Amino acid sequence: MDLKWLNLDLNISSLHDPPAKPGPADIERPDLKQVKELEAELGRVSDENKRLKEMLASMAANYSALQGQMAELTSKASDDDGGGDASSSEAKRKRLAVTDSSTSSEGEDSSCKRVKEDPCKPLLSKFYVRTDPSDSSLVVKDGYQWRKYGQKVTRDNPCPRAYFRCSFAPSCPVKKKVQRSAEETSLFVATYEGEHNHSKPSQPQSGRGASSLAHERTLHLPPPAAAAPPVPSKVMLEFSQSRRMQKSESPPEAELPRSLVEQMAASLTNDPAFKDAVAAAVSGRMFQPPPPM
DNA sequence: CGGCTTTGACCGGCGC
DNA sequence: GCGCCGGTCAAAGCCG
Repeated sequence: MDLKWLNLDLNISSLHDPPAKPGPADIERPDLKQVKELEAELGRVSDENKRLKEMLASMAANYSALQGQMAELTSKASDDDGGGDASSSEAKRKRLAVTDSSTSSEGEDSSCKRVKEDPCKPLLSKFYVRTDPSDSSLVVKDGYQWRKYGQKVTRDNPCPRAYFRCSFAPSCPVKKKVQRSAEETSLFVATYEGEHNHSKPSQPQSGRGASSLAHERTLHLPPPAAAAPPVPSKVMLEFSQSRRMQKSESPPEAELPRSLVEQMAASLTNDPAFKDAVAAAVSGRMFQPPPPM
């Protein structure tokens, strides 16, 4: 898992700040003082690392607990589903939409109407892609060739949703839906359906049919692994990162982004590979010289 | 000229 | 049965 793209500033910014002004004196008698400073730094970073590990562990524990509660609730709901509270159709829709983002992992979702489709339903995965809010195109570059076959304005989002098919291989069953997030206009929500039955085109398309490529610069997403959609955690991280960066500039928008971020964090903690990667990135960062500023 | 995007029409599923 | 809604089709026009 390549996390190079990720600006992993997990509160270890102290690494980047030189502890004292690099005056000429420091340069001339570096050894003992430098060693002590480095040792102190190392201690601080070790503490930080420990704290981060604990955070990850508790996040994972919380997630497991929540998952248990969720399973309990859904099994209860399936019991009384036949009768009363049908809530609103809107709420139902939203509930269905939530299941989209967690694709295959739920087996206990038997109360859901999607169940009927599930057995033959191709894999669904949802990604958040940061882009320029002023960009009106709905192009998400992920290394594959897509052909747009439709666009629609949906009820819950004033921004149009674009429908794409993989045009690299005519028999490729993969479809993609791209829609700007209603809450965060700088975000695209890309939903991939199915899996590519071919490898990723080695060269981005050029020449004819490349008219849409002009828009693809807006994407800030690393290319996905061959024959697979982008790794969700990358995009989701980028999403949460974008939230963090905007915090200082704009008033906090409380409702959905926060829940989204929580949902994303929860799904991340479910991924042991991600935990390893974060741990590796954090510890690796400690022993690297700070990047030039 | 061939492949692309655009966009209105059409279709099927679902809730009331 | 009707209306709403999301997804798809297909004709027309655009572009390299």
